[in-house]
Amino acid sequence: MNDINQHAIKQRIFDTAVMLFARKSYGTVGVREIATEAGVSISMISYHFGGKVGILKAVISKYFSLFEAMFKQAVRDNDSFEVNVRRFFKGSVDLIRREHDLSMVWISEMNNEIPELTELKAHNQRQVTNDANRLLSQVGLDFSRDKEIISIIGPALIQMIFSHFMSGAMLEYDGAVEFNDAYFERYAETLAAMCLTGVRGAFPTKSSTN
Amino acid sequence: MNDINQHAIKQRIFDTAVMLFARKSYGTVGVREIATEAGVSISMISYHFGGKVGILKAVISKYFSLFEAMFKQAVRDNDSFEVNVRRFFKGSVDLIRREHDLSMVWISEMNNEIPELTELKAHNQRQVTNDANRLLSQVGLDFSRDKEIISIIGPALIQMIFSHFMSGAMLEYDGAVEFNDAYFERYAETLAAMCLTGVRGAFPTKSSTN
DNA sequence: AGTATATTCGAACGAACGTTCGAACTAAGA
DNA sequence: TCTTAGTTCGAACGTTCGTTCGAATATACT
Repeated sequence: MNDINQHAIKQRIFDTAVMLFARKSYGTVGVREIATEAGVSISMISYHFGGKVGILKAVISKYFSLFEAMFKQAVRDNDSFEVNVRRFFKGSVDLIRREHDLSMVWISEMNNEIPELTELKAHNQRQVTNDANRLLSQVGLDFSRDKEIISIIGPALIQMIFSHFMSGAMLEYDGAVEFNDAYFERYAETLAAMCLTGVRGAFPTKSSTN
Repeated sequence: MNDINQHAIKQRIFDTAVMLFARKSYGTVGVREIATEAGVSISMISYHFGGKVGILKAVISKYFSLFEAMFKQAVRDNDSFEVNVRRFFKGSVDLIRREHDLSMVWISEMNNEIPELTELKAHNQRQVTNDANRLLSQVGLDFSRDKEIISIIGPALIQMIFSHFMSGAMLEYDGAVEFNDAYFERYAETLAAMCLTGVRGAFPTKSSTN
């Protein structure tokens, strides 16, 4: 039972912290709030994570590894660019939905200056750049030659995917649209279409819908 | 001289806070750090802004009014969708460059739960939604009928524009690309093209460049 | 000159911060 | 059974947090 418990405590701290960080940001959440919410003692945070910032390190690392796994699964050299783009958008959206708080913390804290995290983030970012390069090479873009255009398109893709989740508050104030599985199917497809053929390709024209 | 000074102090607090918030996030910056950096007493923050959160309110309000002004100037009913989209991207990029720290704080803190800011943010977000609606109505989208698709495309446009500035750390680790006026010209144009015709339209094909 | 109003500062407030430490407790091995 | 290593807790550490307050200064009006 101790094995279960010791993992349970560390996990409970992690989960609670991720939830609070996502909602209120890393800087405005204190260790007492995390510990109380998780139902453990404050000292457990330093014990299991070496300190508050250790939780954030774990968050960044975990999201990054999940993203890498998703990307490897979604983008395959044998498939066409169109297929890969659609699968990448779909896989990314699924990942964000599945690990919503984790994803939010990652995207939110990625650009904050926290000394203890700079090396970790630099490594992750280089890897993501390589991923983007692999995908974009399918449309004839080469990283060494077209570094500029890739450095524009790559981040744009990432931010597009996160757009719904970054603007959550804006979209939820009226309940006219329900955010269910079907919505996110369309969400991923719409963004992929917008990426592939532009905004006009992202929705059926009025006359062709009948 | 008192008029100049009293405005100077309030302005200096504002500018310094915006810089620090942009770099390290609102939650991790303390009033003492702001006051010291601005060369004024800590009590001046409560005096001029009613408290630390008052600075953030001022930031949100100011960025919002600048965005509104830019949008009204960029998107004109008499011009085509293509022209408006290009001018919107260009205007947005210019605004972010001109008020970089302000923009970063806005986009970063927009989704954090800070009770004192909820009303203000809700109001701003509704307005931005209306703006997006005005632009997208030019391609036959109607807010009341196509609420779902607009709620997808609108935020996606915003996030695309911010993408470079949100991924700053990722892009700056090698100095191969210089971020000067010419770069941001291409940046705005590339994103606009990607929005209008898809990622393939965002760069000249290899054969047609000669 | 004298009074009122508005700024600014430094000191101090109580509260909250992240971390550390000793004691209590558990489980496993000698 | 005794020892050892690993967990957990609550108390306390010293620091920093955002705010308040009285005194000092400057400005404007009488």
